[in-house]
Amino acid sequence: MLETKYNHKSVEENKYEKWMKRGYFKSGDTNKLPFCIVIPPPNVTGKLHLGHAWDTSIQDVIIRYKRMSGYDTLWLPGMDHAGIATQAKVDKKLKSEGIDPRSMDREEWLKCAWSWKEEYAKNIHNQWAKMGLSLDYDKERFTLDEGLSKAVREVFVKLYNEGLIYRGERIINWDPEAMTALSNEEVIYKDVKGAFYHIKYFIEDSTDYLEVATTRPETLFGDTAVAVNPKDERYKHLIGKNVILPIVGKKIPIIGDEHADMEFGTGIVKITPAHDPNDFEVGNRHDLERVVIMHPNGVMNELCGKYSGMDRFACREALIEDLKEKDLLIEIEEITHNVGHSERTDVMVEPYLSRQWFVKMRPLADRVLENQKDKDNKVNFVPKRFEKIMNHWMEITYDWCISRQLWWGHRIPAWYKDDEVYVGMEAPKEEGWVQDEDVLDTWFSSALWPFSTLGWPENTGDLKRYYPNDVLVTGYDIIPFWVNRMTFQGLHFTDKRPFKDCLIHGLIRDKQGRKMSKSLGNGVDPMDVIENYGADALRYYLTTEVSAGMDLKYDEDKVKSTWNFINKLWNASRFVLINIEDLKEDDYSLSDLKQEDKWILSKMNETVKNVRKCLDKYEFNNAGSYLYNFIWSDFCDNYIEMSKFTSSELSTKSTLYKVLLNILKMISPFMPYVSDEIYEMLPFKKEEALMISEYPEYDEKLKFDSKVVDDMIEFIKIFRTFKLENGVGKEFGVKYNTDKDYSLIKNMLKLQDKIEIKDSYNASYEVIYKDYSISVHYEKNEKDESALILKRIEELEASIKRRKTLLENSGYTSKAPANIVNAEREKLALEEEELSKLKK
RNA sequence: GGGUGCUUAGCUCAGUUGGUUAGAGCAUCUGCCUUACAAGCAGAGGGUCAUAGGUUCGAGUCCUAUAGCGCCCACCA
Repeated sequence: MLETKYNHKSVEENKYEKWMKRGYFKSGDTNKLPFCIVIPPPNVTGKLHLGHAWDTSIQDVIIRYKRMSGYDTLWLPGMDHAGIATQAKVDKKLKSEGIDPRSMDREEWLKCAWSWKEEYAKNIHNQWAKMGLSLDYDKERFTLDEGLSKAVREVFVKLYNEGLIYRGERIINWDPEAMTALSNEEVIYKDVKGAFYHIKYFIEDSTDYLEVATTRPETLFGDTAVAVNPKDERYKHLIGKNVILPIVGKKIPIIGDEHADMEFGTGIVKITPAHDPNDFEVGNRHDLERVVIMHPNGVMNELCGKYSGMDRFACREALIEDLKEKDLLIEIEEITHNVGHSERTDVMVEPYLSRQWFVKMRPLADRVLENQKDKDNKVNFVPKRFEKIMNHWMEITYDWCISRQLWWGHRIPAWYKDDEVYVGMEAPKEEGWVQDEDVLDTWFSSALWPFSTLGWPENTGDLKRYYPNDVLVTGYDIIPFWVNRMTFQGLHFTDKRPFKDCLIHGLIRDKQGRKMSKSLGNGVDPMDVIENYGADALRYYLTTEVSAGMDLKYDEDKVKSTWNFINKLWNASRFVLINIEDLKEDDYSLSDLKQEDKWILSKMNETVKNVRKCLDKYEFNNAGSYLYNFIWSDFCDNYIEMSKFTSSELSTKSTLYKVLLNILKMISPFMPYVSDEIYEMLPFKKEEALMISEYPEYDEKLKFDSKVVDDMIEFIKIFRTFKLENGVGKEFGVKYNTDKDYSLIKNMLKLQDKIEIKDSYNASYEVIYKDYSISVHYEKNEKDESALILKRIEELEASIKRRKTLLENSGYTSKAPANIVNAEREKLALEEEELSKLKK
């Protein structure tokens, strides 16, 4: 028999291994319709956090629900090599061991990275197991495995041949710490304190100067012009003349270009084509030289005179001092401005001229925009509003810088020999070709995840069967990095959307609403939560706490109350199991039912319908409240209490069995462990295991008219309130005022059949609800009972007046739906009846 | 600057296509150890649904504007 308290540890122990061994997570039953989700592959950089726990819990609920609804479900696991993030971690580890990672041989370093990957993959597997995720490990993939690498090369080569991948010199976002290029998405803009340095640029052969304001004075070594707006009356006569570059002493031209905003600052801009994207464009228009003045690590190069060898920020300070000394500095205007930082290393990104590989985005993005107009083939975002985020990105997107100066990743399949470039699946046969040293952006391979994991470019059985995926579940913060890119790559390479639905959830925050982060130290380890409350509690809490797309403020008290809910279910199950211990399968029958049996079965049937409806719409929070209310209020508070009086009857036992069974099934996707544990203790079962049993369906045969029981429950509630509020003690007398069947009410209220009315009872009150009425006679010392009746009469009169006014409104009666008007009339009639009884 | 979300009970959140007396959990108060559960049971109190207009017989829900908080994107010499 079950323990009196739910013990999550003993319940969850060993179950996962059992399920795995029995192969319940495996896909491939071709007699069923396929349903597929690919997991957003976690980075092999560390432990899974609460956000992962949330994301995967949602997916597991969906997968388990679909599995129980008769689908051949494939939930494909996998992990991401996470290029820059992992490389940074591996480097850090090597440095802590006193090894300089850059002094290592590439192959040697990669060995370390792979052993790192193995270690962290193992951690992640353990965490997935603790969470109870029903992943099909036979299909597990890794972004750097052989098949996926082949898919990556295939995509690169095809896009190259189609002219959609090119190599070129552009200003890119450079991370001087990781010493690699970044895409725009990997740059986080943050407000930082900085300054506008107003510097004198003397006009050639003149004592006049132009006041140039810049936030990055150290880039002046790369200045090749100064621009003014050609319409600017203040300066347009100077166009064509030269200025003397301060410190350097070099002559550079004054040019006219629209880029100079007359309204902004002094209206004069220094032009540094190799270190600013806008200046690069200006440089192109005016055929200016591009002067790179920094090494890849952010140190000034040999073109910077005495400043060469200084870090970019040290150079800034030294330069400002020198400018001051030479009276070339007009002022330092302190400002707060938005500066790009590397997502991974958090250092200030340097706009930097460099030769990189790019994906030409316009045609690919246009295809997505076109496809989203096609109702039957678009990616359906849930909630809908997130589609706008993708569409907007597609509208404004620019070319994607995909090469990274890293070792950990897919090596770019391009080879060079003198000025020739070869792009192909394999290295050219002849001698002398050297492969590109760089690797691809980690998102380049993740973009292919929905189909590369299923065997693409081969037209495999899995690809035919499980693609497009049915739903993708991820946070809104990942839309630009991943969802968008999967969508254009999917359309381009498979002519299909990668997934039909895209379910978006929010971010996990702490109780105060702050993002969880390492620096704040407010992170919560899901494994600790599981230790304290169990995976079922964590899963149910995470999936039912908020509606789709909303952020979630993690609150341990709520996990605790979820634990209480499970404990409630546990004890209700104990009660049922004790009572149906001797129920034989042959005696089980729902044919000879009492009114309360019919009532709970109807409630259950409605709950099945509502829960299914919610799950089909991904409204897990609503599904959760239907389940919670049904289990706690209808089943525990009412039906179980009622069943205590008829516990020996077969109809009661059968109903208890049926309801518990369906509760277990309905809650199983949310709480796979505890539901399985209880299911295994049923005296008989028709199915091998709960998690592969059939999810309940709405059953016409279980639809009964059970309003009578609803009325009785309402009456019981009113009666209890009356007693408590009016100090009716244990001693009181009652009279039943109609010939209705009061047995259930009497049982629930613990009333005797006949209760003597003693002379000492100086007060009486008639408790009325619909057809039920009982007059209570009791002893009361202080207050006069008439006050109570008067209060109720007042309430009724007010309500009746309101209803009458409403029903007299012809606009209402003619335009409101008939059922609503009728309900109003019925309520009015009831209240009038009660009022007349009370007035007697 | 463009977009978007939120504002509902002390706290955290629900609230389907508008339906008239707005729900839940936690917290609070009252009474109970009633043999499934005191991590429980039976009750109660608590909301002018951010503000101002509008549409409608009827608005938490739809429209317009405003405010506060947040996020995304763009710009930022």
